This record gives sequence, structure tokens and C-alpha cells, in this order.
Amino acid sequence: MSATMKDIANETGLGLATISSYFNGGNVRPGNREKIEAAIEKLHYEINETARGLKTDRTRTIGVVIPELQNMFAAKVICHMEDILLKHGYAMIVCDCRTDRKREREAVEFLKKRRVDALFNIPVDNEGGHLKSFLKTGRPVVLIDREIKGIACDTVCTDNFRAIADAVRLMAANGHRRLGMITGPQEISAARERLRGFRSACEELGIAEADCVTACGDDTMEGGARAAEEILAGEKHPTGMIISNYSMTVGAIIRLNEMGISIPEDLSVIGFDNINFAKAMNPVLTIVDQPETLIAEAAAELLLKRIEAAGDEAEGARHVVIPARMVEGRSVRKIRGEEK
Amino acid sequence: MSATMKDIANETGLGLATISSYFNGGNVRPGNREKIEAAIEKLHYEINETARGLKTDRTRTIGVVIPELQNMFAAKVICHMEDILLKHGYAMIVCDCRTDRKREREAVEFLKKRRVDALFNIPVDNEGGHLKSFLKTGRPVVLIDREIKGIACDTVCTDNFRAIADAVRLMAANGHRRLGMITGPQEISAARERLRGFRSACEELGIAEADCVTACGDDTMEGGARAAEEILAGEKHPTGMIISNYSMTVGAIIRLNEMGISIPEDLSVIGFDNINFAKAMNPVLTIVDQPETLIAEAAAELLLKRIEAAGDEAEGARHVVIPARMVEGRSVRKIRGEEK
DNA sequence: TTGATAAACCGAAACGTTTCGGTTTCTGAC
DNA sequence: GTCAGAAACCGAAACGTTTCGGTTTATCAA
Repeated sequence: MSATMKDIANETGLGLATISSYFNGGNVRPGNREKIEAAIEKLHYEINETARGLKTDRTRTIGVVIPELQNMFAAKVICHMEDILLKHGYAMIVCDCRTDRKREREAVEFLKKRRVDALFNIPVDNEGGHLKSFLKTGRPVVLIDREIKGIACDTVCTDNFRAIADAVRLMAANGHRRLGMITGPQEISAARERLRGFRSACEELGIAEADCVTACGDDTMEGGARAAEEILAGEKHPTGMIISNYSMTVGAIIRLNEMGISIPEDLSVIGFDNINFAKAMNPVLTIVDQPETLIAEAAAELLLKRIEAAGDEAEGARHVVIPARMVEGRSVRKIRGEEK
Repeated sequence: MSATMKDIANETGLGLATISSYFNGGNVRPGNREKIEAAIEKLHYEINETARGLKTDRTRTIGVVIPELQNMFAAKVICHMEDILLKHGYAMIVCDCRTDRKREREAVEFLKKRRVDALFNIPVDNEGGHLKSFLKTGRPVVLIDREIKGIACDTVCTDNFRAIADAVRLMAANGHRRLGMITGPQEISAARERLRGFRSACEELGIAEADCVTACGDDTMEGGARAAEEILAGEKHPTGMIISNYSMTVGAIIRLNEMGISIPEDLSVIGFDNINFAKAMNPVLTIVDQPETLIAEAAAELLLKRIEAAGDEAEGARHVVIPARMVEGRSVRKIRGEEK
């Protein structure tokens, strides 16, 4: 079928080892180098990464397991990681486990069989059971967006605590003293941190606990819609609402539109992620914008370093935290003193 | 390191061929079957797909090359394909070429080196130069969303012509007789078809050619914004605007907001793709919704069939066309007789 | 029990690389 | 021209599977 190194060896009269050395950056005399290149050209030779992978036990492939490819945050992070990894000659196999623990575990097993060199994971199983057997192989794992206690591996997360605390402060600076927050499921560390940020900032600003209502939106559009409704149905009518992920933001806004609630006249809103979506809103939505590019870079760097260092004494897990930034639109109204 | 078939053979006292046969659905006596399963359990054996791939020259891996992962349409299609392929034991390596021909060509070469069994491609290079060498390997290619003349391979496309023609008809049914359309680059077959649909429907409905203005938005957000402005700057003030892909829709809407143009009072709009985005608009945007799920299913089916049929006499290329559907929101105004 | 037929099983060779230890060729100082 | 040391080169073995042809074992009718 296609040409092999042996064919190149025959064509050039050189030995197999020399050809291999050529492809792996070894020293080859200039004349032979030319001969090899001519033979490659002539025979349309292309290195067989499968064979190479078998021999070296390195597939130059990274496994990625995420809860949802449709998830903007995950998609953006992956997109940038792919860019960086490709430059280093690594391929990426992405598995979307649809926020399902069983599928997540299966995905990891699938990737293990394929001998991926390392794993990126935005974990669904907050106990990390799916990672145990992979970790035993000694191959590195980098967790993104969420930590798991008891699983010793590198992590890269947004500074979730501060992200939401900043949102609260922005609301307060505009005179809001009754706030609602739509949270994610509390098994997830990122969602916990965000809620913690909310409570802590409220306390710091002297906002009474009774004036802070929260509702869990399950990180889904439907959940976000339901939670928005729930918050507004309560007797404490918040003047400002903070929504702590992208899907829930979309869901909540759809529902607010349906309910005929105007932003920001009837309710001020701070959403999460996806600047393009925010800008397309009328009025432009104020959001917390996560630094996907920086996260991807940090994660890729961590991962590549671990792969290179394979075999060395593994050093302790690193935890990188990256700040988010507020992008102000016009969805937060300034409340005057007299009208609280 | 990890256990091999040889270890299983030693453990069970069986031969290598029997173990292999076990893993490939061959006949093994029940007693031996149990022994093998016990050994697998004990040694934590996992089949090595790399070795298998080398031997069989089938990696059970599909290469995917797309212009942009951020592209909603591409992301959705990929998401469903991944689902189907995983069920069949296939992995997917996705390469995002950032709408760049050179990167697209490199991506195909990269995947070829990795011996992927087949290729999915939403092509950027409309001459298909990047595919030639891959096609020579005899491995199948399925083109999605765009055809390339002169490249004989299966394709799966939306019925782009009718999708936009329907949009025009909807506008006309609401009394609009002066229309603007934001098109994609005309090198791309899908964009050509959409423009053709626009012109054809306008003609059919007796809308004067002078009342149909078009502007090319390059399939990007920025381009969509620019094109929207261009169309409204002309002396013919269209009452309705049709935008022929998702990014351009977002871009155009952002710009319209910035310009203070209200939808649909000042201008009726029909956008493209992403039903969630459309529903989050206020008023809800009327859009053309592409059937990503059906496209993914059709493409995966075509591909798997080709892979199974490898070696058989290749039958002629198939071209599947799938209808889009209109999802009506409130962004198209009904114009009364007197006020044109 | 026997014999014929089918079902299981077996080991060796092969897939296309990398790597190891050993051999040849080059280089340049004398 | 010689020699030592370095640089280049070499073939064979190995990685973990599948597959081929051939052998053993099971099955069952007579």
C-alpha cells in the first residue's frame, strides 16, 4: 500500500536506523539527507504515527472529556487548546459526556484504551471515580473549571469567588440592596465558589441576609428560566439578578422576555459568559466574562510540561486560578436614593 | 507496564490466537471464556488500540476538519456525529482550521499521517486541493454543508436554495416588497445557493430587481455588521432584511442595536441558525433553522457505510439534501396596504 | 467404540516503527 | 600518511496486536 521506511532505506541504500534518525532530528550527512528527501518525495512517504505510537508508547494524542460541547465555555477553551496542542504535534480526541456520570466514566475508559498521553477533564462526577484507573497509568490529568478533593492533579479555574463578588459590588454601587442569584448545582466546586462569593460580598456590603434570595438553576437553560421565575415569585422583590453561568443566563432572559419584564427598568441583570451574545442583547447585557483563552493556555502549558517530565519524580499538583472580568453593558439600572 | 494478550495467554494457559479470537467475537469454549474474563479482571487488561491499529491498518478514528469550532452550526453537527460514532467505537479528531486554506491543508495532512479511517470536512478551499492526496488513499471523505465540483465524494447539505426562498416568501406574505439580504462569500457553494434562492424567489414574487439589495458579509460577525450598515445606507430602504448565516446575524443585530434601529418597527429581520439565541432576543427573532441533527445522522451513516464497504467496488458519490425549517418569532412586521 | 466432520485452538510471522550495541567512515592534529 | 576520537551508520530485536495454515479436541451418527 503506502511506502514505509524500509522502502526509503532500499531506495536510498541507507539503513533503517538512519532513516529513523532523520525523522527524529538525529544527525545525518547532508548528502544522505538529500537522498532521503528525494526518496520521500518520490515514494510519497508519510510517517506512520500508529506504528510509532506502538513502539514509543506515546500516541501524541490528548483525551478531552467535557460535560457538553454545546457549552460555550467548554467549546472556547477546547478551541484554544486545540490550537496550542496542534502546534506541538498533538491531536485531541474530544468526548462529550452529556453531563452524565456513566458516559463520563465510559469516555475515560475509551480514551485509556486508545492510550492517550494525557487527559483534560471538566469533571461531572464530583468524586472523581472516573479518573482513578486512568491516574494509575501515571499519565497526567488536568482538571479544568472544577476541582475535586482527594484527586491529586493539576487544576485551572476561574476565580469564581471574586467574579460573583464583583458582580454584587457592581449592583451595590448602583444602589441595589435586594439581590437575587441563580446558582448552579452545589456539588460542583465552581458553583459553590460562586455562591460563596455572592454571600460573602453581600455580607461585606451589609446587605441583609433576608434580602439575598438564591435559586438553583442546574446550569441548564430550562433551570435558569425556572429559577428566574422562582426568584421573582417570592415576596422579596429583588431589584437586581445575578446569573452564574451562560446557559442559565440565556434561559432566564428568555423567560423574563416572556413574562414581559423589561431589563433594566423592571429588573437589573448581570449574566455570565459569551460576550457576543451579551452585545447582541438590547439593551447590551452586563456580564462576567471568563478568560477562556488564558485558561486554555495555562492548561495546555501544565499538560505539556507534565508529559515532557514523564518519568521524572512527579512534583506536587499545581492549582492555577485566573481572574474573570466584568464587561459592563446597560442592563444594570442606577437606583436613586429615594426609590428603594 | 500494563498487561498484554501474552500475559492473558500465560495466565489462562491458552494460546495467543484464542485470546485474540475472544476479543474479536470469535468462538471460544464457555470454560475458556470464563478463564479469560477472570484473567482480564485480575491483570486489569485493556486492549491496546494502537497495536491493533498498526496490524489492521484501521485506527477506528475519524478525522474532522472544519472552518471554526466556534461556528454554532459546525459545533452542533460535530456534537451529534461524535455521539453516533462513539457508539460504533470510533473516535473523532477534530481540527479547526480557522477558515484558513493553508491550515486546512495541514490539518488533512496531519490526519493522514495518523491514518484516520475517513474524513469529515466542511471545506474552506473551494477547489478541494487539500483533499486530493487523502482521496488517493482510497479512504472515504464526506463533505458537509458545501459541495466542491470535481471532487467525487459524498455530500450532505441543507436545502439552502429553498431555505432562503422560504424566508423571502414569508417577508412577501407580510407585505414586504423591498428586501435586503446579507450573503456569504460567493466562492462557497452554500452561500451561492442561498443567494440564488433569494433572487429566484424575488423574481417569482414579482419583486423588482432594483428593490432587492444584497451585501456580502463574509460569514463573519464584523462582516455582518458592515453589510447591515451598507444595506441601510443605500437609497432603497428595504423594509425587510434576510441574513444568511449565524455569525452575520449576531453581527448585524449588534450593529442595528447600536444604530438605534428597532426590530421590527423600523426593520423586519429574518436571521439564521441557533434557536436559543433567537428566543433570547426581544422581540423573538424569526430564523431559518438548519437541521444539524439530521445532517449529522446522514453524514455518519454515509461514512460508516463507506468504511464497512472498504475494498468493495466503490459506488458513485451520494448527495443528500435536507430541508431547513422556518421558526417564526416576532421580528417580521405585517405591513398594511397603504404604507409601503 | 469408531470415524468423519466441525469446532477450538495453537504458534509463528507480520504490521512499521524505534532503539540498542556494534561497526564503519570522517575529521583533523601530528 | 597515521591515528585517535567523534560522527554516522548499520541490522536485529522489540512493541502488542491479527492472521494464516495446521493441529488438536469435541460432537455425534453409525
